[in-house]
Amino acid sequence: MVQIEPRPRGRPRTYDPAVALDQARAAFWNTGFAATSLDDLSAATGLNRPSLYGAFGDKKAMYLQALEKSRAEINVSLAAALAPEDHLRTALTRVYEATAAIYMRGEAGPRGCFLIGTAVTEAVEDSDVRAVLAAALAEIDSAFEARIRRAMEVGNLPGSSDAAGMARVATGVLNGMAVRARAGGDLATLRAMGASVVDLICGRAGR
Amino acid sequence: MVQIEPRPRGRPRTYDPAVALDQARAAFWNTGFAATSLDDLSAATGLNRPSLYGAFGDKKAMYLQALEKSRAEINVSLAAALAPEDHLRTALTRVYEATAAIYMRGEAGPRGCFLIGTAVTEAVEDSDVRAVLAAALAEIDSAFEARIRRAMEVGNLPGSSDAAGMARVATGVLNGMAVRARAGGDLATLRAMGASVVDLICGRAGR
DNA sequence: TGATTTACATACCGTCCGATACAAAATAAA
DNA sequence: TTTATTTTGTATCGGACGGTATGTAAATCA
Repeated sequence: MVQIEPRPRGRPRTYDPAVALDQARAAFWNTGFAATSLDDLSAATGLNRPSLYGAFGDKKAMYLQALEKSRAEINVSLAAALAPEDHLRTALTRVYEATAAIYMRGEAGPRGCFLIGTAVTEAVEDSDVRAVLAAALAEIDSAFEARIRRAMEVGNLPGSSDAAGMARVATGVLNGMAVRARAGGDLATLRAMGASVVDLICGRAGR
Repeated sequence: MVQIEPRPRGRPRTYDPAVALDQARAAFWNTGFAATSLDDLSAATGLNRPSLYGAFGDKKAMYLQALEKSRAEINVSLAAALAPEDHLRTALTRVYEATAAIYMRGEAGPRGCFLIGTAVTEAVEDSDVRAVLAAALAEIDSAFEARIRRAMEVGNLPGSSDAAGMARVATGVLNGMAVRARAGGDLATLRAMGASVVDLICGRAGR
């Protein structure tokens, strides 16, 4: 069901706003919100400033849209990785393996998570950014928690009861991996971190 | 053994450089490196710009000195919290309780860890910042690892062997707490995160 | 007291910042 | 065609930025 869009009235755009937002996010991702200038964004997107303003509003609005996009993407990929009805250990391992790979990619060195890498700095004094960050963390927590709870109900996690606590630890290790990626850590370290927390949550034997 | 300092030659300083560095760090802590202007630093320290340059060099040098100071403080307080020969559970709990309290203080809302909250953003494109951040993480890892290994040798952690992995998880949860503090999380959540990872590392029963 | 040394205070430098005014260009509707 | 509408490119706005030159104040040394 592809919507047949009647061509709008005036001069047509020469670019795809979704692509431009991705390119702008890539620029923010490297240098953060404050240190990324409109010239940088213009160069990254190939758009001149008036076009940027027309498409996204001001710099802050552009950044918030990039944050929201990342938040949505995280939710989708996390849900996909946790959905299958296999062992909790398998599901969690899938999450950490995929995340480690994502955090380590980037043309000029690994860049970790966009939210952790750039929004954390702004969050203290900018309540909009703080709200997106808090929402993202809460969503990741609850995705983990629901999956852990499911494993408990199946009897897959004997002797454990604190699903919410384990979920927050799982999220915290994800955050720690994001930090390490930007600090120059290598893929092996990130993967090992994930494997370790999976062992701690699921037990070292294959529960 | 207080050193009797012969008063130096010219006009004496009217400020304490160590205090000024703390005040500058407080400014960076809220808004990050890029968004903190020299006017902000001047206001925070009460020094005018030429004095700032005389004392610390340029803005980047000032920021690096603030980072190094935090790194040193973290090492000292972590070593102190882990040193006592009590149970690993007790030692780790002490670390997380103290850290949660530190992360939540701050006049205009909680600010988390100075390194995580500000250096992570700069680390991708600034190798000096990245080096300090990587060094700090490595030091925290090894402090945790040494303490966990000690507990293993005493037979205090049966069934576990991956001290390095547990240490990185312990550090990761610390990072996650720093993230949450800036995201607006409350003290109870931070403390719960610490308690959960302590349970996972030491076992839920009091080992 | 005078010379020397160091720190403070004012004022300013050129540059880059985020944001916008304006007109040319490109399309649909009339 | 003409008119209306939207996008694009250029050029620029006032202001904030990091950094510094210059002159003055306060101390020690001779």
